[in-house]
Amino acid sequence: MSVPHRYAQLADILIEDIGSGRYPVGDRLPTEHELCRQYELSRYTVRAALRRLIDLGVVSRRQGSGTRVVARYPVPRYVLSLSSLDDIVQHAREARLSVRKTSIVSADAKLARRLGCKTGKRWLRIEGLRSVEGQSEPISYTEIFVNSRYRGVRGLIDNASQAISAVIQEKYDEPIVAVNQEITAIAVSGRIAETLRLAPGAPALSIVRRYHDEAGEIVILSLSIHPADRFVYAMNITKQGSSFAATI
Amino acid sequence: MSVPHRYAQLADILIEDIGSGRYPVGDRLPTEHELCRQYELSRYTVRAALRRLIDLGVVSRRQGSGTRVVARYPVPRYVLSLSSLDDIVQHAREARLSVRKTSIVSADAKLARRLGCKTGKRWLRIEGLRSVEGQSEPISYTEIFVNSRYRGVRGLIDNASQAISAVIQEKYDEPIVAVNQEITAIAVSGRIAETLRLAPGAPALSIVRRYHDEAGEIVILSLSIHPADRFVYAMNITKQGSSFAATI
DNA sequence: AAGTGGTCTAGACCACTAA
DNA sequence: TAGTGGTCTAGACCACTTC
Repeated sequence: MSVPHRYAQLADILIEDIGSGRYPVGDRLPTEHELCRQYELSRYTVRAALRRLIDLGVVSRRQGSGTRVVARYPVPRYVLSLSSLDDIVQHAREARLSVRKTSIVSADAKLARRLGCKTGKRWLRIEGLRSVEGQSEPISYTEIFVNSRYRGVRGLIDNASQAISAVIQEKYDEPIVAVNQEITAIAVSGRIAETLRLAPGAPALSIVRRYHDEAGEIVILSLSIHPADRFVYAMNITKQGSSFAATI
Repeated sequence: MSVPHRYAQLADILIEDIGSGRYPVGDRLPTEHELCRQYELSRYTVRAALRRLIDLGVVSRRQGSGTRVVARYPVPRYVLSLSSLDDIVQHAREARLSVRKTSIVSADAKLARRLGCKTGKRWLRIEGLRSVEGQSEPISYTEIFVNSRYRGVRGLIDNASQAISAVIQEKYDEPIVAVNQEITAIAVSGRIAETLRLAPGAPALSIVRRYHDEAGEIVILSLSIHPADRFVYAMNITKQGSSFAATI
């Protein structure tokens, strides 16, 4: 048996107390000073215990204000970790976007709703096909709308091997802090079916991604349509602190 | 201007040194003692700096062994954080699985390949439909294969409001450490189309999830087929350390 | 056995928050 | 202005790795 560390013991006690309702969500935990006194521990040890509670997402702390209980149970955390935006757009590393058309568009009512902006707002619109080398059929039809604030990338994307998001991240000092992604199945028809050389009504994966900056504004919106048999969206999610991540 | 903290300054210096190649990936960083001496800092401050490098994924440390450089650049981390397995199976909280059939099956060649096991291995197979209250059509046809080691859940799942993964997590002391998920578009036909009351060839989202234990064995495999217009798979990914997570 | 990082103490000063 | 958490020092002992 390994020796239980004091900070780990204190953390366990506090987690137990929070779970039992002694410290309800929204209430404050005792101050560091008070915990030092109660459990006869140094401040260092108390802080180490509280750091564990923070890591578990059970409390939040603010200088001058105290330690607040924010969750009753330290839920096991499952994490999909991505090292770059390219990992979200999984294929970006191997697949190349061949641009078919670039234009400045003004948002009509329908587009404005999709992009979360006012009608009339101007966007850089890019339309193209994504392909991987050695495969004759494209893996997706893609439409990308870039916030006109970042229209400076226009000259950089033709024949760029990088994803547009990566170009923007580089040129504008990493503005993207969040990505929202919606995946649905659709039946493809009309012009897009023709472009992808699909029979009308063929099943496809539709992926809409919204890249947000810190203000919550959309930096990029991309819409990809992947024919059913040409694309699989795969992801691995591992439990926080598990060593499984490397092996899966 | 806020005062830069010493540990943050040291962390920046070390990140810079690693990026410049002074400490190549695979090499060791100077010891805590050495860094204390070089920069005239207390060990506490040096350790705070090194903790930052760990959080950034640039170094890893081992007691008795030292601090190893594991990455040249602190890549921006994007994280999809999930508080429970239920968040992976997004609908599990609102949707209920109505079990149509439960049986013990022996894996034939095709099933064995999908499950990553030997042919002949026995699994608990559950077939059902997922529905949400107040909606007449089911949102998915679902097949679930449970490793026979966990067959004890069989009696617990009929009419259970909990997801099967949650039941196993509870009964068997949280064996699941990783989940692999594959999303594709398919055209539905045959028996499944009938069951979902879909026209043959209708587009649908197919989601295959494999829940693994620490040994890498599959605990549960689930296959869900969601008719196109009844289901959207949505996820939010935020940059590590961003405050955006709460607002999106 | 020597050296590493992990834990822990007892102090100190400071920045921030709330009364 | 009192009290909170954040940073920092100078020590100490211990568990672990490497030789």
